[in-house]
Amino acid sequence: MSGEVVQIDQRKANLEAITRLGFAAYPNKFDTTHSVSQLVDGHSAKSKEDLEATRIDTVTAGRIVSVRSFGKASFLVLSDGRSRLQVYVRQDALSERDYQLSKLLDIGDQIGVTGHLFRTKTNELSIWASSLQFLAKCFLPLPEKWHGLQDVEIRYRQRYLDLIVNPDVRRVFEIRTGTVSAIREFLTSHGFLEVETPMMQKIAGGALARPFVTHHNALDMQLYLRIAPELYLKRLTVGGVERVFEINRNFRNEGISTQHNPEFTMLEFYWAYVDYQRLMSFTEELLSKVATQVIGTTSFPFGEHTIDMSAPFKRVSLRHAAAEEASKRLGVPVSVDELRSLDSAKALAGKLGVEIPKGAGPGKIASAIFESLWEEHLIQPTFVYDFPTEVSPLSKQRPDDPDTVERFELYIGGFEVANAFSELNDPVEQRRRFEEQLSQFAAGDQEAHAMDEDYVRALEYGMPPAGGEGIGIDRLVMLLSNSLSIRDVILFPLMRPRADEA
RNA sequence: GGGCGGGUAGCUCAGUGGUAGAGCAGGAGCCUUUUAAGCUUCUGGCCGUGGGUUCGAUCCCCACCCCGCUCACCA
Repeated sequence: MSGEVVQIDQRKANLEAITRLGFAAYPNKFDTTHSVSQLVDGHSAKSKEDLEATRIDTVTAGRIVSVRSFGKASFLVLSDGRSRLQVYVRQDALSERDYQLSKLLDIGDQIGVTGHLFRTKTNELSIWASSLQFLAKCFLPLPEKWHGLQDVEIRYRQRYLDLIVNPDVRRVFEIRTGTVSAIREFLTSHGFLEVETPMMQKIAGGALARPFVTHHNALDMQLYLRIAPELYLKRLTVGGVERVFEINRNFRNEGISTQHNPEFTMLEFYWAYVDYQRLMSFTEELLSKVATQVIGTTSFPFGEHTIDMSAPFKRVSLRHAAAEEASKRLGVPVSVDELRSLDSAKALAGKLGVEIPKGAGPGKIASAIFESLWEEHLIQPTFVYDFPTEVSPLSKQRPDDPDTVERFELYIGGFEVANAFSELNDPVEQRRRFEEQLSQFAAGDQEAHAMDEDYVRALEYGMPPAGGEGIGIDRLVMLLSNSLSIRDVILFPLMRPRADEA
C-alpha cells in the first residue's frame, strides 16, 4: 500500500473514533465570535500584561495547518485562509472528551475553538483552549509545511492546495479583487455607468482576434464567445449613455503564454465628447490612484525592475519611435515617410530582420517594426500613440492625416496594458473600414474584423464623438502583485486535462 | 506549432546500467509554553506512459503524455 493510502485509512479511522466520542462527522454549523484574522488583526499589538489585565474570550474556527505535540499538551496552528493563530491545547484545560478529540485530529482538519487569548513564554499570541469542536476531516495529507507547494502544475490544477499552504497566493488574489474594486470606484465616482453586455455574440467584433465558437440548440444558431465588448458599449453611447464601462471576461482562441490566457478580464470604458488626449491623462490618474489604493504606492518591484506608476507617463509616437530606433540599429538615417509606403516599409523590415505577415500593408509593417524593436524595452509606463489606420479599423483618423488614427497603447513592464482611441463614429468611413477588413480576411488574415451591419446602422443614428479604452486587468494585477506569469493572477488558469482525468 | 528544461515516496529534493535515498508528513513510544520543537523506532516507490537496446533499464535510445521557460501569434 502506498504511503498516501495508509494515511487516508488512518485518517478515516480517526474520523470514526471521533464520531464514537459523540462528535458529528460533518456538523452543519459552528457559531464563532471572531475569525482568526479578526483576532490577529485586533490583538497582535497587545502585550502579555494587556491580555492578562483584560481577558479576551473568543470562539473561532479554521483549518489546522501544523501541530507541535508534547504529550499532554500541544500547539495547533489554526488558519482562516488569511491569517494564522496558535492554539494551546492542554489536558487539564479541556473536558476528557475534547482532550480525546485533540488526540484524533490531523493536520488539515477543520475545527472550532473556544478559549481566551494569552501570550506564551516565547511571546506568541495564542488561544488557551477551553473546548474544541470538530468541524470536518482532511483525509489527504497536505503538502509540506516548510517548502510549501512548489510544483506549479499542482498549484494551478489544485489551487485550493496552493491557497492552504502558500500564504502569498492569497495576497495576490486580494490585490486582484482590490484592483477591480478600486477601478470600479474610480469610474463610478466620475459618473460612469457600469453595464453588462453579451458574452455570446452573433458576430465576434471589437478586436482583431480568433474567437471560440459555440452553438445554441433551441435557436439552432452558431454563436461566438466575445473577443471584446466594444461594439455593444459604443451602441450604448449612441443610446445616450455618455459614460459607460464594463469589467468582464473576453475569450480569444489563440496561443497561451505568460501574458496570454484564453479567457482574460478586461475593463472597457467609453466617454462621450473626449478624445484620446484626454484619455491619456485620465489613465495616468486612474492607474496611479489604483496603485496607491491597492498596494499603497506608485513605485513597486516587477521582476528585476522597479516600476514608477506616478503621472505623467512617457509618450512616444509609433512611427517616429520606430524610425528612430531603426536608424539607431542600422546606423543610417531612417525617415518616418519610409514607413508609409509599402515598398520602402518592406525593405526596411527586411534590413531589420523583422518578419511581416503576408498581405500586410505599410501600416501593419510599421507596427510590426515598432513592436519588434520596442515592446520588451517599454518597462516604465509609456504611451505609444498615433497608430497606422490600417491596423485600427475602429479608431478615428487624425484630421490632418488620414493614414494615422488617434490611438494609443500603454506599455508597462514590457507588455501592453491598455489600448485606447478616439472612436470612429462616421458610419460611411466605418463601413469602408469593415470592407477593407473583409478583403484582408480574404487575403488570409484570420483575425480580420467581420462586417457588423447593425453596428453601422447604430452609427447612422449618430454617435457622439467619444474616447474609448480597454485595460487588461490580469496584466495590471501582474504588475501590482509582482507576478511574472498571467497564470499566477488567475485562480484557475486553463490547463490541458491529464490522461488520468480523461 | 518550433527550441530548451523538467516529471523519482503525500510534499520538497538527491541519485545510480546491478536490491531505490534524505528531510518533512505519517505510525508506535517518551514529553503540560513549543516555533521547521526534540529523542528512539517503524511504515511508505509501476523512478510520467509505451516500445527498444542489454544477461539486466529508474538511468542509454525512440515515440508519446503532462508541466515550465522561450520563439511564433496575440492583449
